[in-house]
Amino acid sequence: MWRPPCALIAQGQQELDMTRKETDQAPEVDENRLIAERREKLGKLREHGEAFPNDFRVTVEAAKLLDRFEDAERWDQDALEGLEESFSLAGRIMSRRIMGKASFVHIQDGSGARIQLYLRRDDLPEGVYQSFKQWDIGDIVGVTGSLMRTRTGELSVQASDLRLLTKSLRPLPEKWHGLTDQETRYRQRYVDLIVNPEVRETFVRRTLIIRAIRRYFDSREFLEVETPMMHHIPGGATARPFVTHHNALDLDLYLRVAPELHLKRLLVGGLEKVYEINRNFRNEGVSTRHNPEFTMLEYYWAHADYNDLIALTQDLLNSVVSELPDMRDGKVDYQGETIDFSGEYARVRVADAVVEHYVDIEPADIKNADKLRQVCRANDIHVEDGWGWGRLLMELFEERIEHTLIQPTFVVDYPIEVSPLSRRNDEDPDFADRFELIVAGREIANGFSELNDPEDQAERFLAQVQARDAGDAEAMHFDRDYIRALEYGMPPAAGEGIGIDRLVMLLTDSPSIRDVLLFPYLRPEE
RNA sequence: GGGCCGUUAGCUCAAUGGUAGAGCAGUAGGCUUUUAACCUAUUGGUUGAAGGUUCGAGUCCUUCACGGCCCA
Repeated sequence: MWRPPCALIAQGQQELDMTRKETDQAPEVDENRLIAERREKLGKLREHGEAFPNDFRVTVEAAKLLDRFEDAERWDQDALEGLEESFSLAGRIMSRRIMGKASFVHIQDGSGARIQLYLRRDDLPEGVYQSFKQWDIGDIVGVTGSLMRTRTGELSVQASDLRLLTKSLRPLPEKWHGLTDQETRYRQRYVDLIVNPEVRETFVRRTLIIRAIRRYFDSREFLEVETPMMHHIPGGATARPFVTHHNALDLDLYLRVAPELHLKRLLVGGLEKVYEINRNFRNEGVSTRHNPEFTMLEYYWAHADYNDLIALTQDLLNSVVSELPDMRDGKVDYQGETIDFSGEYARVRVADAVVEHYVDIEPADIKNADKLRQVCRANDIHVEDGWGWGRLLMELFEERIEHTLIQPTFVVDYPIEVSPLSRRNDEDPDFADRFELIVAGREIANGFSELNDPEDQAERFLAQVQARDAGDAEAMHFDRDYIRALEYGMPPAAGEGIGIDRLVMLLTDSPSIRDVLLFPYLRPEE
């Protein structure tokens, strides 16, 4: 039998400790009385050669059993006794009620459901019941037995055999109040998942949403692709990038802020319908709506324009929402508001919204930077000297209007100044054929007809570089290879990004982005 | 970055500036249909960290760390 090389482990630990930085100080002795007791029990298990077995096999999950035998009248005690079928399940002990020579425990298994076990000393092999009484809440056990119904009608497994599969050394949170400390829930998500069933539901739902989105694009013959996460030149969004370093090449690299420019290179290459669902990284603040890494869907569609995207987006959301369980006619509750994802979404031009909201602004003032700056100041909206009318117009919109748009609304026709990658509007070249979808006051999607004029694109990059030189750390770099690609000819196209985390927040009624990320970013504990 | 709030036993929470406590979990014993099981006994603390005020600090003050909420 294998025994842990304790001496070697101790030695290794010592070496590890010596390599630690001064800030690490002494290795933390995170060993309280409760853990020490359990560790001692584990030591005894090792002596008997049954510490971490992996030969127990499950025949059914708790959720399936509870579902199949839900009907308590049809499957009464007599019917269950007559079944003569044996089941093997494995799960974590969540609670125990020990009564001398018989016990009830609830286990929770991989299906997330809890099922009760009825353990009688005389039903179990010699000695097993005595061993069981030494086990702890949190231990993972394997059970084999038949089904029964208790006096109160609860479906239970009457055990004929029981094994300890994994010893748990750390006590679980209290059975009644559970784990409520937000910090611990985020840091130790594994514990959160064990004891808070709604967390599991949220993340299952997240997966269902993403799966539905993939199915939508796959069925319309979009090709799912993967493009680089590490860029020589960050681009595709106005955001500060993270910098990393390639040792062998002695080269600084940027984690991508967006996949946009690579996906459009694929349009040049003839992959005319592509999408990517993947991580972006932006070096900005952390808040209930921002995590340094987050998931975006971006898709690009040749021979389509932004109106086609608007139609697709609406259809996509109609479709995804209707496929989710517990959906009532495409309506979802988000933080007390009912949001209707069904039907046609409202549509409003940025300029119209601003004229309507600010009494001092007339349609003729839209391109009047002095006038807009004056209104910004009058409304306590922060402005900077270099901003033109386009940027000022967007500030006026975002500061006072965006958060009032609760129902899904397509905001359209953005100024070129804030849209360095978008195609110009044919009627008014100062505006871009661009939209954002706002829901619950937040940007969920951003899409536009793509700029495929390489000379115009080069000029826009130059304007971004000038903004960088003037101190705008979020402005874009000049990407020569992207211009070269456009010079080969990119088919007319449109493309869109949808923030998956924000969408999942809406569809799971989660107030914080941290609630829809399994492991949200937190500062180190020490 | 700013403001407010929080950090006490494994978990959930108490504690006028005056001996740090409860419930659950744990430990020992009893109990063969319990389900927040029950009964008896019982263990468990560097009060986030470091300073300061005070005869005396979980409590008041300062700084720091981490988190939550709001704001930019």
